[in-house]
Amino acid sequence: MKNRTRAHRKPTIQEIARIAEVSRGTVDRVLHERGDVNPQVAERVRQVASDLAYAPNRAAKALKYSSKPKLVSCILPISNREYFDQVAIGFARAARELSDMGISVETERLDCDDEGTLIEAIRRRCSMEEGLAGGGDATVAGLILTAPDTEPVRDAIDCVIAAGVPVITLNSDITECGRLCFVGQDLKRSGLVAAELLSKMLRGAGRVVAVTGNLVYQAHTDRVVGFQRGVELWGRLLDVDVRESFGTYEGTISCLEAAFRQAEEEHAEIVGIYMATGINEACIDFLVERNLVGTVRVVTNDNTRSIRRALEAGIVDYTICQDPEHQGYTPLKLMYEYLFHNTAPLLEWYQSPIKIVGASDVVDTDD
Amino acid sequence: MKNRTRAHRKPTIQEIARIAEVSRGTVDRVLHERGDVNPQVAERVRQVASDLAYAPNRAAKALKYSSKPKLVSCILPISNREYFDQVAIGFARAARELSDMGISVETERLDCDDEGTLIEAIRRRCSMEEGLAGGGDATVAGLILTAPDTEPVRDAIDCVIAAGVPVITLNSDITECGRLCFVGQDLKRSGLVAAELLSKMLRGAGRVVAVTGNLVYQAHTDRVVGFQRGVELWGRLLDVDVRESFGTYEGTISCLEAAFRQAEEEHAEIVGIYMATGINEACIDFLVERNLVGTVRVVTNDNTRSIRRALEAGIVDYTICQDPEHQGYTPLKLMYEYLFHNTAPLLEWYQSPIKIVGASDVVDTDD
DNA sequence: ATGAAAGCGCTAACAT
DNA sequence: ATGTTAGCGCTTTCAT
Repeated sequence: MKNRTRAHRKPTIQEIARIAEVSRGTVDRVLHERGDVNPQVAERVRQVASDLAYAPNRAAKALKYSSKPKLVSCILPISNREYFDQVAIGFARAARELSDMGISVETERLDCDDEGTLIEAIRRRCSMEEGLAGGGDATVAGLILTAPDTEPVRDAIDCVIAAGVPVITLNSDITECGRLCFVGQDLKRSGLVAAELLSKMLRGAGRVVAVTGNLVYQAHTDRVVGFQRGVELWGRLLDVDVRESFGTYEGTISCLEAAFRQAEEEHAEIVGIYMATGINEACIDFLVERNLVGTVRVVTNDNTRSIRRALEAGIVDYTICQDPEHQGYTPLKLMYEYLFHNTAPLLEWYQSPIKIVGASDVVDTDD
Repeated sequence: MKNRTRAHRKPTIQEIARIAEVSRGTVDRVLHERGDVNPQVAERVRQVASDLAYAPNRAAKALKYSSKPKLVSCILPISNREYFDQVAIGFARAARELSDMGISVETERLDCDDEGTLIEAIRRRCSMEEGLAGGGDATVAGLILTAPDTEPVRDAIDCVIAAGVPVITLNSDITECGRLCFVGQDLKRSGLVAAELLSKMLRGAGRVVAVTGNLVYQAHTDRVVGFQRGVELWGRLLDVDVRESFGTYEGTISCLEAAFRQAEEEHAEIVGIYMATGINEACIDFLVERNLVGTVRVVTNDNTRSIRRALEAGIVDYTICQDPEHQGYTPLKLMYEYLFHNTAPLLEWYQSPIKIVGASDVVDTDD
């Protein structure tokens, strides 16, 4: 049972030209729709190309572009450093694989929460007049970014896209704009996974606290929605107490305090905590100070150094990660395929894998 | 905070030639150590190349080779179909990404348990005389395979390597031979993960059955060793009963029967099952027939259709997967880097990710 | 021992 | 509207 890819040579432009009885130049014009060609001839060429299942040779194309590579720009937030550094690593890995392939890459880290700065950076990319006091800034061929999904940002993105520059969003999506695709996690499923873990660890009855950031943000509620659905499926005996941390250390502490206070009043027992969006460190400190380690099952998100320590110490049972490297690597690869092979991403949404990490991942196997 | 890769152009052979005041041909001869060049000139050229941090242009190299690509051969077992089909998909994806990059790929599925067939296939690859009744069989430049770690196989591999053909093993390693590297799972850690899952689901006391294939094979015991270590760490109250299935359906059924019989005799309660190496279907059937679903926590390996059904039905709690696609994709990429960029793999062992899959993965999120 | 040149497939500027 | 050609960087053959 043998299987060989490309048993014989791939067709070239030269071959198409020979069969269609035109010159390579004409074939090129047809395939790139650069006009100035007789419609009938064009049709014939297209026919031959599709008959031969022509696909351009990637190495040749890359070589041709190597003197003036297409620039892909990537904007990442300066916040959440530990996480986005990992994204940048994946991005760099893809860039390395694509070096010499006709692409060049720039990464910019900026305060994406400051809409002004962000929009200015985005705008610059669609209105780069060649002649202007150019500090050597080449025009951008593709844009990859993480940005909040607000009206002004959407507008700025649409302006870039209108200028013919494709955009891929990562980690958090920007809806209702013409982006090519989104690379990020399925937050609802992430919540579902957390619920399954907690439910199966707990089984019996009890109360579970789900800490989220801010319920007005869709992104923050998604995990909780998934979590609640998961508890229905696998932990019917549990009741869920949803609390908002507002993204601060103090907010996290005080919402946990409030949850435990209320549970005491209601003679309910808190047996689990799900940190959907919040400051994990705060939760860890809280558990240690209150001497709750071991009596409360804890599931968090992300994979930071402090989480890994908490896993090792048995404070946290599992943490659900979203493979930041994949979120950097994939968009650049997709952008390349789009820019050079004219293949739009197959999916609108590339789900980054949901990885369950437990203490097993932070322990040595041999001793 | 801007960061641009390769702000200015990369040096070319032409540039080295100009600076070292020789011709491109000479530079090429030096860099490829093809002899026939004055030692002093050679030294000068090497100096210039390293000064400029020269690295060949991948696109140009690929283009040059596109007419006579290097053939990479991949041998996969015909057994374990569902799994190795996935491996083949990863392999094909890498092959697609590398199409036109000077590489061509052939995949062969054969009965790797039949040592004769396997060794014959391996041997063919090192002794392919050009002049012979060649049915078009080109000589192989690299070999990727999964094979049992036995003496005759090792010898055959060593013969291929001696002929100058690099070898990468996947899924199961072949030790003590000159293979470039191994791509596969850390079986001990896989067992550790299983133990953590079961321990944290169970907590209390009870007996856990660990079903393995055959204790005489190192590969089969590794998971069990990791599992036992994990139970020590997270499930001190559990006791482990290790059983051999000998890789058959009947063997699996009968070892489970024996385990339950013995438990009854000893008035112990079996609360969990770990299917380390065995026929998952047998275990599922056993649980259903004995009406044990829900009372016994079950962790398996791999991600087959029947396992997914069992997850959905709540028969199996978690299954531990080893990302077969990654095991196909990675070796070919590494082989390419080795053959074309002269970069040997950084690691001797590329660990395929250990993915924990639960019911959350087989459930719809929106409804 | 070294240099010169052809050619891989594609693009784009130039020529007709 | 169509054809011709130079050139991207590398390898390899041929000529010196």
